[in-house]
Amino acid sequence: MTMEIEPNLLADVGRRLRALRAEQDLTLEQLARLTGISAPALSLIETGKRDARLTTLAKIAAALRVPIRTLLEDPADAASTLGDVPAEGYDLGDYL
Amino acid sequence: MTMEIEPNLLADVGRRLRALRAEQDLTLEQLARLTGISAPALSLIETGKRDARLTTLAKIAAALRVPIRTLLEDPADAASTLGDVPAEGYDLGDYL
DNA sequence: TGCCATTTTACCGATAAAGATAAGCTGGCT
DNA sequence: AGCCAGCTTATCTTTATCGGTAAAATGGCA
Repeated sequence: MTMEIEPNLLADVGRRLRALRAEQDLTLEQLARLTGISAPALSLIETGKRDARLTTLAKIAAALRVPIRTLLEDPADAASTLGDVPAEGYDLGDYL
Repeated sequence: MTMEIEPNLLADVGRRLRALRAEQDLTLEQLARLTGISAPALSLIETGKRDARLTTLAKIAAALRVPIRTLLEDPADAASTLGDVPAEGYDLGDYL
């Protein structure tokens, strides 16, 4: 099996991003001003259509006041996980 | 102080990346073959000179068999940032 | 000292991100 | 129905990533 970067990663990040923005009742325009990233660019990222750079994600995370990790993680732990990160035994086979 | 986001974000990610690669005794060439990312590109990322895209980081993390978030934050840092500290700047109050 | 693996740096071309702007949707109002 | 805030999509330009290749450091070892 070769590698096709899973098409879910960008969509997943976008979904979390949109959820976080909704939690804080921010519009794309407001987030655009906070981050310096244009609203269309934010829209593309949130809809999983753009492969953003690391510093771009960092700007967004900073504006939303969450650690960058929050955008990449999955379920509920985004805000409630203490220090789980088992550090081992990960089978992220489907993350690539 | 403008809104510069963590100027050493890229350097930090690169440092962790290099440490992880060293742990597995991989050369840049070997990691390049595993990821499909050229060795020069990997070198730039590891030395903090390149702002990699999310899927690029995902490929590297997958090849090293670690979750992407390990590249982004130290475990200690991750444990401390759970409720989010405002920390600095970024007052969105003005825009709301 | 030289040799060799590894890494860094520099150039090139193709692809894509990101800002700006504008145009098209979508849904919720009165 | 119209209006409008919010989001999406499109186009354009500038800039950067990324792979490839090749050339310079860098480091180790005999």
